[in-house]
Amino acid sequence: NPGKKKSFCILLSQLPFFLKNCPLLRDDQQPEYIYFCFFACDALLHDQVVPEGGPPARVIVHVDLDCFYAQVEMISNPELKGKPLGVQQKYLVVTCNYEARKLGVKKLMNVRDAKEKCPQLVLVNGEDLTRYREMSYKVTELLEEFSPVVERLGFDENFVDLTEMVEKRLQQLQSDELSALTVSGHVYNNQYINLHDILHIRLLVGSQIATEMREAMYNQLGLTGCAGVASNKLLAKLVSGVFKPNQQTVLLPESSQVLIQSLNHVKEMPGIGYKTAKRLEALGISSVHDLQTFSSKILEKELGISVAQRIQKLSFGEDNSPVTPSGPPQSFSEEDSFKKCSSEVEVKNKIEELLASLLNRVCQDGRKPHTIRLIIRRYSSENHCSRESRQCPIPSHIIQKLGTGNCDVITPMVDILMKLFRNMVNVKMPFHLTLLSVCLCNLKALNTSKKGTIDYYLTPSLSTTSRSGKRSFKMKDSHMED
DNA sequence: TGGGGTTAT
DNA sequence: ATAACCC
Repeated sequence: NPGKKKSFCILLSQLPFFLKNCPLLRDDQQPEYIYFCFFACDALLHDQVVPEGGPPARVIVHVDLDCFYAQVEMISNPELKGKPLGVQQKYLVVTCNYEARKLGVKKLMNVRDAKEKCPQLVLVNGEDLTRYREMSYKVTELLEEFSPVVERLGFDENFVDLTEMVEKRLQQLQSDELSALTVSGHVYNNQYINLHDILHIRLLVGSQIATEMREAMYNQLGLTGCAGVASNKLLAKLVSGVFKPNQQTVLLPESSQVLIQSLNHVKEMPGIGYKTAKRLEALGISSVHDLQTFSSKILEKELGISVAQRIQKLSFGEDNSPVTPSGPPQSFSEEDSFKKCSSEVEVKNKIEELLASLLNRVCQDGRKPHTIRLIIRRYSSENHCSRESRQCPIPSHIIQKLGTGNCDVITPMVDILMKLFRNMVNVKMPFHLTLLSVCLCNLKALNTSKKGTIDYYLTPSLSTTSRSGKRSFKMKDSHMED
């Protein structure tokens, strides 16, 4: 490949090192190595295997709870354990336990189809996410005790960067303990472990921490889940699903090409969604190998340089995106979907309900939202998923009342939402909505946003009586930093 | 397809 | 404000 001449030189110079450390090359094995080396070439050309220089290899764990909503329901009501259980939202079974899966129930299955497949199926309503959300944050907090760098993905998945923790454990290890180091859980591809390879050693320690995490989740919260340990988020996530309920798998670097080649379609790659998969299909790209070998220049022209470079790296199993600590949520929202909503009175009633729940949540959080948004979905045969929204700042006199009596703020906030609504929908014309959602975002800690600015000293309500009163109240039960 | 979330443009 | 992504 003329364009890659320089990279190829690097490959050749590093090949002896690579082969010497290759666990598959034992004396009693010889003929199949050419096949293995082709995988190695791909990886080296794309700078994945960098023994010297560059950032240190990371150890990442992806933790994925088994059928999370169903588990929470079985904890709430232990009589449900052992029975086929589905969690219902509107007319969908959004998830179900493994008893139900054995009997043919799938995620996001129509309730009618599910009942037909499995007449004994027990259904519980899961439209109120409160208990799921609370349990979800308990899991994240538990993982944060191991290492503070925890990134949430949805309610039931977390990434943790274990690199530092692994380094600390290795420093405290005695040399005789090192030779007795073992993996915890499965090794992907049943790969041979080389205890002379520092990357293997670090991932093994990662697998032991993953087991401790899963044990803590079970002992303290009663939850089971899977874990995947690898050198980046993409690979950790892909490998966590290999052995499925309540098991874990570690990926050693030499098997990363096998793992990504095991995907049947680019759509299965996290980061390549519905739209990008469609555009790739139009270019004739359907397999991971298609994407690996497709012209970078053409891909950049078709998808833009940012998306093109990112997904082509993903196709080689490369993902340098950091584990970004999620911290507290950036937004609170509540939504409701329905067959039809076509009058202003109905809209107002739905909005009041959504807002009441939101104000309770925001009150518990302690921070204050400075922006409010209304989202709608209009009825239409095509483009069912498209939504429209309008947002505006929340007036400061409302923000100040937020923590206390929600009754005072609900009326003015509904008024604001109705103005946003009439800005989107011409109420003099017939309309047909299928979803309403209210979102509170732009969250700030207490009302100190202007502290230290000119505005702070020029706003009487902030710099004098109101502020000190608010402070003393807030100090009692808030979790805010000082 | 539900009821949520995030970041990038 | 929308569009993409994730669960």
